[in-house]
Amino acid sequence: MRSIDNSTELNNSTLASSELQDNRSNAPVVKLCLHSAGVSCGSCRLNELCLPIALSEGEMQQLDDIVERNRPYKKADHLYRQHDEFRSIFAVRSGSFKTYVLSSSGSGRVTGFYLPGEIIGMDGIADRTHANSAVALEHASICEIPFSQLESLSLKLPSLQHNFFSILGAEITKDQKIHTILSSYSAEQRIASFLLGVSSRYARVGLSPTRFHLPMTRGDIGEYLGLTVETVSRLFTALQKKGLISVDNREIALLAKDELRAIVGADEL
Amino acid sequence: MRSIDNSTELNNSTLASSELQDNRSNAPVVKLCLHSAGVSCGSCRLNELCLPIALSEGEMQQLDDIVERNRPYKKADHLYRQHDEFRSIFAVRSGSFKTYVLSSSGSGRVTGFYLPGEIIGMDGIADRTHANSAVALEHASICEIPFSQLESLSLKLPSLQHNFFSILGAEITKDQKIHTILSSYSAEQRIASFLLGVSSRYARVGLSPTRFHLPMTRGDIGEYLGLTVETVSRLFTALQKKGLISVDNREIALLAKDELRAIVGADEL
DNA sequence: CAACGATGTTGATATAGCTCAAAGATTATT
DNA sequence: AATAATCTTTGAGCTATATCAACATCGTTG
Repeated sequence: MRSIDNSTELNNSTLASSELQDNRSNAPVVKLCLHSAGVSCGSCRLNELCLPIALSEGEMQQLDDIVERNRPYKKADHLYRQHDEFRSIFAVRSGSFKTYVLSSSGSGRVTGFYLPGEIIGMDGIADRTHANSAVALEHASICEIPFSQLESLSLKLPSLQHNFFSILGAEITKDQKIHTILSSYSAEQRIASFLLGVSSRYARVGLSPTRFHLPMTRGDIGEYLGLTVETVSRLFTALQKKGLISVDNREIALLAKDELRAIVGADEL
Repeated sequence: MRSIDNSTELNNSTLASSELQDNRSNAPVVKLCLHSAGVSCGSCRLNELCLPIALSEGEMQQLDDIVERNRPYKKADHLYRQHDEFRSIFAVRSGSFKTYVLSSSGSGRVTGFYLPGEIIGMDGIADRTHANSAVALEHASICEIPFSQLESLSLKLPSLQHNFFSILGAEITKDQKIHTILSSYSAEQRIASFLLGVSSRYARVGLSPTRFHLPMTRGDIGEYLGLTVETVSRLFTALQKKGLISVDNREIALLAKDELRAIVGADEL
């Protein structure tokens, strides 16, 4: 059933920049190099979805000056670990990450997935220590924004302060929605809601909302949604049998979004 | 079993100011009146837990100037409703609130409880519309902080901006913790964790961490924790039978905090 | 103070999703 | 290319929690 196979490539070609491939090898913070390669907030395809929304040229330049564009991360590389000192927030440029906590009783629980154009690390703002670990699910690149510098700059640039407040607010709204999902949805509703959510997040960055690649395992999805791997797997096949989605391992096609929305109960995005 | 009966009074005497009782009756924004009665951030018992942490005299005065101290709310009064335009955030001065969403399929789900010294309304920051409704669980009073003025002032007062970032970050951390609880804890663990959480929140404002009054119904707790009323009720009596808590309707005493912590698994507050 | 609605408790039964188990498929490693 | 490791699927039975139902208590209101 080799029905879908574009999205990973799409991911790479659209979002990861080819220059990253070239630099993959080496140095910790290859800032100059990447700059000269034209990587800056001003030239970033995601700048309308990220911190710089509605910033002027000059403002964006100032933001640019504090952004560190680190080397790419490869699968399983950690961006930070639980209890690490909080220093920066990170904008996902390409690839994807998951955040998780390890319960003292062994098994971790996934607390979030982060796709291109999304911001990771806000779990450290309050007590200056990361409450989660963040790990790359595939090759990925990020922009690191040192928090203290972001704070200083936010005092000077009202639009930046406003944007950052909005981003924090959006994280809060998102987390509360998950609260509702976990406290009241059935397994089928959770899965349908999850797939629709991923779909619109891909759409946001210009990828197909109907055919995409899931960067995470069934186990990750299960932990995130409070279900077991088996239940996730069973529901994927059940939804496929109903003709609502098509599943080829991690390649997903949403064949009947409206029916998926009906499953979750209409008040979903 | 009339073992506990202080906390509601405590709540009122310690946190609600007697002047509020006098003013209860009337006018929408009795700002001057309350000011003259000595109610200001500078004189508030909660100022070390709220927005003004570590502000200088002068800074606190500026914050004070934008704060509106509205008339008290009585039980079941709404602070705002889902889809209302977002204009302000609110600091709970006394009493308590719950936030909830109403699923299109009838029954609402509680998304949060807010006790004195805590901030409500951050669910509206991102898209300028409240994602929840907020309703008083008992007589309560709040400080309203118009968001646009808070933003302007935050540009001038670095400590205020910093505090507000921290408060947003704390909300995010809190929501993610609930995510973990809902996705992996058993009913007993959820209840134990909830009780410990309420305990430390009361302790934060100087009330007893071991004997307190729950302002919400068992149903509210159930919705919040993803359990049914019956399960909540059964677990309260079960924990009581084990001797870990004592329950007299909404009056709770924590008799064995360590054992409660052991139930949730040690990595809890 | 009587009566009503809301809240809380307890029991009996049903079931959605978990657990355990085993095999197949995919990806990573040598 | 072969092997190991991880991930995914499917089945069968079990259990924690929901559901349904009945009753008890509390607080409010006429």
